[in-house]
Amino acid sequence: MIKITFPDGSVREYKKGTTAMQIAESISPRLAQEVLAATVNDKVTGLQVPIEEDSTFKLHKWDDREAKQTFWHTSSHLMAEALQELYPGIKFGIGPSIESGFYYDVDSPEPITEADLERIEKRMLELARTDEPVECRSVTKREAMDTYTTKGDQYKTELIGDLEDGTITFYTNGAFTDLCRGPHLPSTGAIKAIKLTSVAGAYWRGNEKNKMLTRIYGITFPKKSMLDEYLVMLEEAKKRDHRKLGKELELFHFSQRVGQGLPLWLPKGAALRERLEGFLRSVQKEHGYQQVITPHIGMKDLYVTSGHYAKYGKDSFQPIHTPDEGEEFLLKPMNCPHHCEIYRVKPRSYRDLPLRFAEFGTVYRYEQSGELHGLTRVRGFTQDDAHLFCRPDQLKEEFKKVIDIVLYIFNVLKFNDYTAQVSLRDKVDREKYIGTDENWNKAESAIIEAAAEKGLKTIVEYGEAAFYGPKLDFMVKDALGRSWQLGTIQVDYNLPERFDLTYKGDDDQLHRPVMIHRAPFGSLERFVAVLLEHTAGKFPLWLAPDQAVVLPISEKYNDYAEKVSKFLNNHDIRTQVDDLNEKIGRKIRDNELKRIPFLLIVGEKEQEAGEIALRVQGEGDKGSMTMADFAAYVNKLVAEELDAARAVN
RNA sequence: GCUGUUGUAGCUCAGUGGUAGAGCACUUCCUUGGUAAGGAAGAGGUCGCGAGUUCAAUCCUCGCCAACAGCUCCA
Repeated sequence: MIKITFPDGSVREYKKGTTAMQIAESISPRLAQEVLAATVNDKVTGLQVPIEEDSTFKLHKWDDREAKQTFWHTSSHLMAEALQELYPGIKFGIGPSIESGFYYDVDSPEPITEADLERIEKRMLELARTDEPVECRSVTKREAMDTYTTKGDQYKTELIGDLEDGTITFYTNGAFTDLCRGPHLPSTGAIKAIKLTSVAGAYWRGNEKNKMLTRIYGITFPKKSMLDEYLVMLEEAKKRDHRKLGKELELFHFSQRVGQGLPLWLPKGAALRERLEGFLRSVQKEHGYQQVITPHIGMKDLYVTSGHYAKYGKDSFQPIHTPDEGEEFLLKPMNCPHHCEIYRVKPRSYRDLPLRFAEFGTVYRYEQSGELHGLTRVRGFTQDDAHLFCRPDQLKEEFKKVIDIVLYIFNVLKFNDYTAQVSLRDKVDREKYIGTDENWNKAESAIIEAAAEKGLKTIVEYGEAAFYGPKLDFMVKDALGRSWQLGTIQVDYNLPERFDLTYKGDDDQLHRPVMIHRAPFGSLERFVAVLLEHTAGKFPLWLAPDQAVVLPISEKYNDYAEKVSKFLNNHDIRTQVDDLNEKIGRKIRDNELKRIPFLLIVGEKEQEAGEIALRVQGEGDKGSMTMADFAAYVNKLVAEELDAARAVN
């Protein structure tokens, strides 16, 4: 007998070899119908797998991540079964579940396009209706290898080559058997709604030197209605796409004539961006930063010294030559080398440190054309950059202060769902990095400790460090769930050495400062993009390019509207007049769609009383008040928005 | 950069082997209207760019450019 411990602490006994499904049924046959996966001793498992030892045990229904992952993983096998039937000779790479759905990478003898997805879906549904059991079988490495070598399947044999004998399992649904760790649903019948979403290329094993396989993405649900809901949700998310909103709200534009990935900021976008810059500038001033300004180009040698040229030279805009070809300059791809030169302007004392040089520095990087994406990935962008030069004993404190700034800014802008990622070296591929192990270890532990002392919940990613040092990155998701790095804080022992930066210590000796690179927004471009998607264009009041618009009932009141607008602008409220020759209903509609926070309607009544009739975006009519009262009200709201965030921090 | 899809008016899109259409936006006129689209008229396009096939190409073929999805990359 084996003892099974449930989450509520209760313990029951079962025969050895009892499956998770049987346990679910023993608790309640009705419950068992909804259960999709189980966690046994902290490992997610299929319901059909026998349990051989005492275990802690938890069942998962649809809402659990574990259940969805199992469901989608089985769905990918179901798709493979259909593909195997429809495309004889097809070979399979890997087919995992992902955050929303699943994919399978295949090498098909004939091309598979979006047009084929419907018939694959159809076949999947037919197969699912037969409710085939999914069976698990342990095999030896030899047996596994033989199965695929006879088929001439280079992909699966390569995968098996990396596995340990004794840990290998095959899963079978219908005519399809796959090398797979599981877990899976007990049978395919639970899959009731299927949508194959897209086809794309993907390199085998994620290496661009390998063959490109066809990746088919899909998502499935236990109910048709859930699929419909999902598709509606996707449509809604697309409406929040910053590229769409940027166009609708006239914030930015890309011109083919200017060039790929080179955004033009339109007046409203520029206004928004300037407010963000002004806000950060004032926060940084409070924290002892000094603004500096550096040019957009620098001698190639500058980047050879920094090490950036060796690493990224070939992926940069190519050098600009002087007319006599005597000298080469690069468009500035980062600001750090310039700031290092500012440090070198004069001898520094330990008393001067930390020094904090900040700049809204525009940089240019020749990103791969396929990588460009709205404002989130561009070829010319402005970093809210700063470089801090400190003594080694100041490093941790300085780092923690930067974390404070980042968190404060995220708070003000209500980015609560960020992930803090500690980006460390790749443990294996040391070639990618410069500098000594000793310095790397110091830098990495400084970040880990500072984050821990700040109580930040972090995830650790290896191989995500910059080539000169580890990072603490703040990742935020866009409307469609794609993750973007916004804020970043990096520790660097390398550039100070490469630029031979020194300070005189209290021992009268020269010492090496440590450098912190940091950018709370990351770049203004990407930050505005993510902000747009988070707010759906309804910016916080203090940030909105236009805060209020005055709508005269008819042209007779245009003069009064101008007067109101002037009054409010004099009271720091960004106000326009909509004097279009249209009915009031029309003007309300236009300006609601522009996401203007306050609509101020003025007609005969208001003109006589010196008032405005207030309408709040998305909330409708709020009645009348005097101009002065409205101005006071708005100014109070703006102040509260900023104070509230400060208080939370 | 790679694989695939797309490219028609400022925007959103329809359409055809015989050189183009809608709605919105724009201009003018009428209207002066009280809380999410008032009416009429007008103007606007080398159908992404370049070649090829054809009597004839916006439509078919090829190349390039750009956008989109994914992969790879991201100082």
